[in-house]
Amino acid sequence: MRLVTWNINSIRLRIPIIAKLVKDENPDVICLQETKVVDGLFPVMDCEALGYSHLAYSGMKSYNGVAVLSRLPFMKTITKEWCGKSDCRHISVTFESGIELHNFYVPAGGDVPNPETNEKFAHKLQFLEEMTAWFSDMRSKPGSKILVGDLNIAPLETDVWSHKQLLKVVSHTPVEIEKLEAVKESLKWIDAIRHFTPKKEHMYSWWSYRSRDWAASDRGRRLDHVWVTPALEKNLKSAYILRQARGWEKPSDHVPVIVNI
DNA sequence: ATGGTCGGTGTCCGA
Repeated sequence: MRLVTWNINSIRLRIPIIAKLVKDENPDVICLQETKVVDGLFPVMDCEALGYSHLAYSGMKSYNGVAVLSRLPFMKTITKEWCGKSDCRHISVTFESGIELHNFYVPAGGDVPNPETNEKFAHKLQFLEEMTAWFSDMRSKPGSKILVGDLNIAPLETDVWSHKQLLKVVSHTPVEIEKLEAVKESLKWIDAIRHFTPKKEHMYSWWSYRSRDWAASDRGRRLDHVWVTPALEKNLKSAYILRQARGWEKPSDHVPVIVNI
């Protein structure tokens, strides 16, 4: 299975570059975040035309939204509420093989890394705590699971362009990294990208739009992740980040993360 | 320390 996760920043605007991804990388499953479209307006015909007839999506007007585009059939779809909100940040499907795929869009967390004064940051921390609790409840039978998505956290020093300069910037603060590590510990998740790329190597999946030349300044962060449970570790064949997609026509600010399992 | 740019929708908000 060739699997992609990509924060697409409006699916309706990005059909041409999704088509390019399909042509270049031939994925079996595409997980998207920030689709920014209500379910009734989801571009079903476009997805089918690209070869993805098995679709699962949970979207709302204007914000958030997640989707799974698949060539492989799946048996069931679950969308769960987090932090008491129906804000379309999670969808999961179970394939015929029994593999469970969880697609997340973790709250970005606003600008100020203080949960006392910034309710968006408090929301982000609470969301991560709920993820930990939810997966911890599955510890008795972890099985084969894949967790993907825009987790909005760059955990390692080499997951950001400057560890020192980003220590107080939301996405790389110690408090949220600690919460993300707790999620990772819940089912002993394995980071597929770091399974193949040494920790000393800088890796990014997002570059701000607010840059004159994203490639030259290269001030990126690795916010998008693919994790697998230990049962799937031996099935990991390769994992890489499609950096060049940041330079495609009308790009998302995130690029696809691709895993062969 | 500041402001820079996108997208969806709107005369701004969230990223």
